Amino acid sequence: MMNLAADFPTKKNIKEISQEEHISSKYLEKLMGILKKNQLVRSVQGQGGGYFLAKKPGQITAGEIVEILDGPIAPMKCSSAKCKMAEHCSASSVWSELEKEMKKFLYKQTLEKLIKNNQTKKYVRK
Amino acid sequence: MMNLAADFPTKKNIKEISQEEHISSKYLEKLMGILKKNQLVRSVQGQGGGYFLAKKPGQITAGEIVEILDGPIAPMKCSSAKCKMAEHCSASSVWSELEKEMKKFLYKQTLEKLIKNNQTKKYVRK
DNA sequence: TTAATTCAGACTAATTTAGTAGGATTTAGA
DNA sequence: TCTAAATCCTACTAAATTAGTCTGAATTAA
Repeated sequence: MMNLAADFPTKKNIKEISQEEHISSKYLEKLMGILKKNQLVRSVQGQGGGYFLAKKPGQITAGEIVEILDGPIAPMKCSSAKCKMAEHCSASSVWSELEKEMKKFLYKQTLEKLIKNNQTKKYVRK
Repeated sequence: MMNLAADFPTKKNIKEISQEEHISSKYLEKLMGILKKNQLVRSVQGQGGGYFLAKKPGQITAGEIVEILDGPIAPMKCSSAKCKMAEHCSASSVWSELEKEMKKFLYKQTLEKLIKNNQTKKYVRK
């Protein structure tokens, strides 16, 4: 029988990630489950198993991750949902404009870029 | 005795504003109290009293109002506060950059601009 | 068969938020 | 001086959200 777990060398298991990221492993399990359901990561079950990215880091953005884990990117609940007050709400245009800005920014931030930034950070500090 | 209430012709009382803005007068009272404490509005007490802006509409920004009524402008709690995780958190730079963008945008939106936009909105619709 | 792992979903506890309640204080005008 | 109309003050409540736990089932390599 083939060894599924050995086929994806970049995979990491919950234990490893939870230690690196200082998150409780139980909570991380939950989050990874959500990411998997939304096809941002894939996984191998069983002994030697773990998780790995489902796409290249350059093709995964902060925007996607946020919307999957936190729900809609929006400064206010009313900014994206069609708010029934919008007609006589003087603020609604501010919120919807701000929402656009936030999305624009977050969908520009790829994991690849983030990794690079973080490497620079470490380099500068040392 | 002079009539304080008559000195500020642009003032409006809670009842009027709450009807225009479709907010309960009790809740609005609370909000106006906060705005007053933070010197965005001033008020005249007693019969015939009400609220009025403490500065010109061009000098009041959405950013100020939001920070006064909602607290710090931030996409995450950790973005402005010095998060102890920041050192090994790969996301922290994303949040702090996004926070900057949000502030930049909101502090550009003056009430004067908002009023103009809203007039245009009405004009276009009719 | 066993140990290491993901998977699933119900549950909990803390915090935040929107909004209310009740009454005290201030002031214009009759 | 009295009354009504207004702001002011502050404690309370209820609902929603969020971060995180608990328990145990299913899967797989060795």
